[in-house]
Amino acid sequence: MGVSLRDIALRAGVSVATVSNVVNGYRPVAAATKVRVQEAIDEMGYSPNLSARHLRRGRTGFIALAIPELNNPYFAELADVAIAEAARHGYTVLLDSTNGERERELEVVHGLRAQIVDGLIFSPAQLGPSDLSDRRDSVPLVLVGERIHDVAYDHISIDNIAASRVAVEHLASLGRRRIAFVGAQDSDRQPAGLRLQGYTEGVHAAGLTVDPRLVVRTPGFDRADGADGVAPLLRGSDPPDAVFAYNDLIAVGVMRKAYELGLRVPDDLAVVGFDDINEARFTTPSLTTIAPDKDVIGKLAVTALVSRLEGEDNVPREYEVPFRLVVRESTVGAALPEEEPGA
Amino acid sequence: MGVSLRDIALRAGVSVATVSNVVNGYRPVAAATKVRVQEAIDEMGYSPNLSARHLRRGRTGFIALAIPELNNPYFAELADVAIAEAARHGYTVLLDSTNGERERELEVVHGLRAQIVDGLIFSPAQLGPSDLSDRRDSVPLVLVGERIHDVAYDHISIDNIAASRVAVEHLASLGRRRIAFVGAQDSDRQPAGLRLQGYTEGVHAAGLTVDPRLVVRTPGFDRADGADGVAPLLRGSDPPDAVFAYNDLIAVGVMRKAYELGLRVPDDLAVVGFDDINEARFTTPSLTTIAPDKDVIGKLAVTALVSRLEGEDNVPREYEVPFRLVVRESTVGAALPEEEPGA
DNA sequence: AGGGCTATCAATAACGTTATAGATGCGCCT
DNA sequence: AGGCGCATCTATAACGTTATTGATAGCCCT
Repeated sequence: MGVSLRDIALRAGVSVATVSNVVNGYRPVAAATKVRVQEAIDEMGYSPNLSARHLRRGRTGFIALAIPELNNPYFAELADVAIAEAARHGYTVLLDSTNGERERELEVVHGLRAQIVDGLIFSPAQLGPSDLSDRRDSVPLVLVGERIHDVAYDHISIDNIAASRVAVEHLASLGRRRIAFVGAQDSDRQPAGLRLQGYTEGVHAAGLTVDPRLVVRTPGFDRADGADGVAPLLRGSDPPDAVFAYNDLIAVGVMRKAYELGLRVPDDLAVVGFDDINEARFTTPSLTTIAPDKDVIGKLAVTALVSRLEGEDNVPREYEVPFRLVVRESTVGAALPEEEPGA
Repeated sequence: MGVSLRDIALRAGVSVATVSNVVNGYRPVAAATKVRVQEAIDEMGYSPNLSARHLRRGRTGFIALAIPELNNPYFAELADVAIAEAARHGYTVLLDSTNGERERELEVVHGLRAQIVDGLIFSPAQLGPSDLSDRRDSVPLVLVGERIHDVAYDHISIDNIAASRVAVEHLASLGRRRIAFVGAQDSDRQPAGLRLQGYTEGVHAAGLTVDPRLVVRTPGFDRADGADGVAPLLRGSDPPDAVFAYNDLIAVGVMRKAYELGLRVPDDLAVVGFDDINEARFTTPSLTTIAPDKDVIGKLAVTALVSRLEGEDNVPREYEVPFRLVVRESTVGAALPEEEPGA
């Protein structure tokens, strides 16, 4: 193996304890010996064996970040923020993709990585409160992107219902009357259920009624799901004049399908997404969407977990992160200031 | 802490060594005791302490994957493949974002994670052969997405020059005469330099000459860089009739800027990208692009590293992964079969 | 001058695992 | 009967680190 504390100690003529103290600064070391040890370290190219350190310290400095999939830009962008923030706190992130599968999510929550991480940040796609209640507390858990009530964990969330309502009201305020929702799920699991509920509330608030034929369930949340899901609606008689999509990827698929069918966005079909992924600014037309503050979400998730790991406080907290409606061309057409403040 | 081997040993009335053998199957254990030990494990909920295991074994089962940034869908998609493939081999991936900064890349290559990973997969954006030659070999290294000659490491690459040439020849074959390249870099570092070279060769092969004003350098490789970079060209006199972009993100930015300026793609401006990110299939118009086989690249990178870690063979290998030109609407307009085989 | 305090360092016991060497019992062969 | 091999298991020494305890020397104070 490589150079160990013991090698440095021999070289510098001190004990391993002293070398350790020089490395960690845990206890004071005389300036002269500190220099001598440091020289030995530099000459021999020592760096501490992390496995040994982790074993001895009882903590690893790893935290797991479990997300549905990296292929979804929203989660990739979120992971990017979280990884950077974790590094600022001296932690290293282990990514786990659940593929949005219930089975994999259960594994993650019940300690798939329990023996190697100090804590877990989890963005659920399928799991509800009941799945979390029987968790034997292996490592501290922070929930993200999701409002799960009555569960004794920290969670970072936005108000999915309110945000969805704002999106639909925006469409209604533009005179749209047949507003579809694309991206519902078979189960009313979170958060798809919440956005559907917000959609319903928004439709009612606009004095309209929900036409069940305008609520489209999709197998997944990708662009192809949006395109395939909306196609029958657009081809059918009595098509919608607006779509609120579960997320931006589905919205992109919807716009793509509209384009293929010769429909103009927003003239024939207005589209609103959810997430404000980078891509949304550059689609043609650019995409009106709900923008959760990803930067805040990612940082908050990490800091909440870190303070849970390092603090003494033990009471679970809820953090509600604000969102904005970012109005772009897919609802109001071109020639408008790029962004305007929302709710 | 949690339950240890010792706890299980006491409960089952055997030695820790026997429990270890039951867990690892390293040495045979009598069926009866094996059952007894397994019961104790199940009852007490034991799982091995990985830090201790890593320390004792001298390997961690971690591999680092260093990429420029997760925000770039190409790398997110590649990481997704690599993570899954690594898991299949019993390895866990640690992601490191270099932001394409030379300094960070040097850190990665010279052992930032050396004390915790068994091996390293590195996708360079700035580093060249000379930066790698003075590497004191801490952990095995596999290079990805890049053809660096005369360096004693495995590398997985596609022929960037040939691919770029194919892209340009495709544009030329459609009658385009003023073909721009967007996404050149100040330094002729890899791989931007290679694609620029392929562009040059392609232009010459078509019997045209390279107009330096049509070669646009950009500060980065994102959508905004493409939009900002191409804007002066499109607004100027004697604009290009085609763009070959360094990557798909830049191509998307170019198409966006064309849209803003009222230019039609492909009629006024044909666009070819590079990477074939998922997004490219759903832009309006959809994006013609060079498609490296990401699936093969990601899997090959992992298997190459794993066989280097576990095999005895020690001779560095080159793997050249094929690419295809995927022709879509951004060069030939609508109503064409979605994909056709390329080079 | 002696006792106590501070500053500095050393010795060493863990942390939980795996690998090596050795112990035990049993059957079988000569 | 005695010894040998096999199957099974135990005892224990590492792996490299950190935290605890203890030792030593120098200094100040009464």
